[in-house]
Amino acid sequence: MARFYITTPIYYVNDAPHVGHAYCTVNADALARWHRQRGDETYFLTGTDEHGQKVADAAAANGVSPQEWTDRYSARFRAAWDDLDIAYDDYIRTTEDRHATTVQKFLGAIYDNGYIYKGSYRGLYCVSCEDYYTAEALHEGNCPVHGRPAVEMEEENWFFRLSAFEDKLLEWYGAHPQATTPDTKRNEAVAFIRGGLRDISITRRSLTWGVRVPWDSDQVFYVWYDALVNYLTAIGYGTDDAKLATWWPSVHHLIGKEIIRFHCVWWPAMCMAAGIEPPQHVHVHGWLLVGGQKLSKTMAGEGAVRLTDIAPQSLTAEYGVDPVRYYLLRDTPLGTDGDFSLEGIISRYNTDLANNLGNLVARVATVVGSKCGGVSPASRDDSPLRIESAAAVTTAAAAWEDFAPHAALEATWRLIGATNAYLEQHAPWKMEPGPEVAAVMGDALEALRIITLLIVPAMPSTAREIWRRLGLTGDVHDVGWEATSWGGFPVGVSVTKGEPLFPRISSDS
RNA sequence: GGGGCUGUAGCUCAGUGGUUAGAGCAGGGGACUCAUAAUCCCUCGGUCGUGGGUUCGAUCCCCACCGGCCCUACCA
Repeated sequence: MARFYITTPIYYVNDAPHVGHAYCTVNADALARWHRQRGDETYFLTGTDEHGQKVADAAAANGVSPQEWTDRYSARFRAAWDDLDIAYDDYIRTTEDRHATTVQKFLGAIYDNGYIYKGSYRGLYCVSCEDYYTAEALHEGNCPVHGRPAVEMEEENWFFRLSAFEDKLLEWYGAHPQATTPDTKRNEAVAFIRGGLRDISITRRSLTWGVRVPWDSDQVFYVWYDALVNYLTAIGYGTDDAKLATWWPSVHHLIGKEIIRFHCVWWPAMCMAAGIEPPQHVHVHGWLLVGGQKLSKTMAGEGAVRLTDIAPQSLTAEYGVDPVRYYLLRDTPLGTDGDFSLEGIISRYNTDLANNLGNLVARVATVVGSKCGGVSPASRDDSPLRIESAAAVTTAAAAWEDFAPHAALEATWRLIGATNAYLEQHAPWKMEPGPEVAAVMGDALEALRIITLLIVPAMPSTAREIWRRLGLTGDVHDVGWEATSWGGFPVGVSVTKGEPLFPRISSDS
């Protein structure tokens, strides 16, 4: 049996969950759902990143302990994912004991292997940010955030010998060209490595809210180095060798383009240093951008609306969970930047969901009701829709395999379009009840059954509802991908119509 | 400053060194009336960012420029 281990980044608790987080998480969820449907043993991990200075500061400012603070804020991410029907297998919090255990063992192994040394970090430090900046990041010597002069500070830290991995990383990318996709993103990572790697400071002395360095009790690991290790914590590194062997290194990290550096340079190097294989695959997606000021009039507040101001739960409340999932999956290919807009959601909703899919379900149910006694007739083995279905199934499977949910859905909607056209061509509503009507509607029902299976990863609730209306038994989520082959619709089951699945949104609202 | 990406129809995007550059949406016309005024068919629409170069021939390769974006060492 094939295995599929997929991760999202762990989100920093100080952020509110926003559409960007949702984009990544929904895509990971849909990919995981497809692999489960295909019968792969699947493990989908997401979680929250809860250490670091910013968290400690925010907690202090609010008069609570950092733990209380992170309890409260990580719960917001869980609530957002529950709302979006995200079926993760594990939710990791970096403040959990299991994580400290793995971080200490993993970084301990790197230390034992001689890739960590004590050095002093000298840099330009902004007292207000409590953070270091490079000279280039400063504006004429001043902190870009506070505008105050940065001062030169020196701190004794532990360093990771990243510079030792330049050649090894290049060699590895040469041997594993698909380790980072799409190609343009891999080129970016490789170009960065070619430009030369500096050792990096991986611990902090001035901070206590973090994972303690096992060989130096005065320091904690810097938040990024602890964060990346979460992918190993969840699969038992240092605690469960069998589980680790099951899932590593055949992992798929889904990340945004701004953290390529960490996932495609540091992370593989850290794995090499610890003596394990680097992650097999990192897939990099682009950003959702809010183009123009289109949103500002409908979103509360003045001025330009930032993507990070848009709460996923306000979108699902307005448009429904599955439509939001569909929009995120369908509108922007995983790898390029996309435009996010309410107009875009409404357009997808009305065109693809209400007019095409929802209306197809409604008209088929009505005609089966009026011309077939509300009971399913048999489909034909030589139906033209059989060819269309096979094409959609093949294309969708390849697309999901290739981290291209938008293409899988596009293929599915071609089948929906073909089914609508097929009905139009035969006009069964004009015919007298009989074998001819039965054949046409049997074909339409069978196409609809396959369509329902095809939308399972993207729209779990909608798939359940259509399945139920079609009179099919069991949970559609328990039906495997092999059932997408033509001819599986049972004869003689009752088809019911029901309310419109996606009532149109009027354009003036 | 350095590195990377991007600019194709009103909008969102595909695409290939070679006959008339594609899709969806939007626009226009027609058909139909089973269906959520949905659907189906036809159609309008692009000097493929600008200027050079390579080539028998470039939207596609090379160079420069212009515009947009990302990274430059803790933002999906």
